[in-house]
Amino acid sequence: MATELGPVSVLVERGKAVRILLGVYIQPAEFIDPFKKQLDEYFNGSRKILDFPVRIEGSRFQKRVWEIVRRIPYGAVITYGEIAKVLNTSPRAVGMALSKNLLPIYIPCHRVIAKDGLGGFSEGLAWKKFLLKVEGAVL
DNA sequence: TTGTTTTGTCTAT
DNA sequence: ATAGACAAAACAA
Repeated sequence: MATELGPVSVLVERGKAVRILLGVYIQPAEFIDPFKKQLDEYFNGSRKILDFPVRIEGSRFQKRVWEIVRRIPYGAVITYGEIAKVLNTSPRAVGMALSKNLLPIYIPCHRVIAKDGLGGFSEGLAWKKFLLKVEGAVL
């Protein structure tokens, strides 16, 4: 599938998504099919929650951060500092964990922004803006 | 507004 | 063990 910012691909292992790539097309296309429909719906605004099997690997800290991010409602945003406060850690560490997220959109790290600004995004800030726009988030 | 300091985690020596 | 990087925040001036 493609967006205004380019193609989106899903890397799959044993039926589970292990990585979502923004702006990259991976062959063969049939690997994408089980996930294509949900992502298409997400991009046209008719789907708010991605629900397919995934395999997530990371340190205990990373998983705790990602778990919190998973619970951020569609269209809502919170700051790195707010997550840090919940986990009793630093905003810097939260950003570090998010930068290692291999499943953007499924783990909606685009909903985490800086106190005054957008913060960063692994696949480029244009994607972060695009995803927030799709969700109609108010900043 | 701008610099400077503080901060926790990860990666690579 | 240790040093440097990093998608941030708080503070001083």
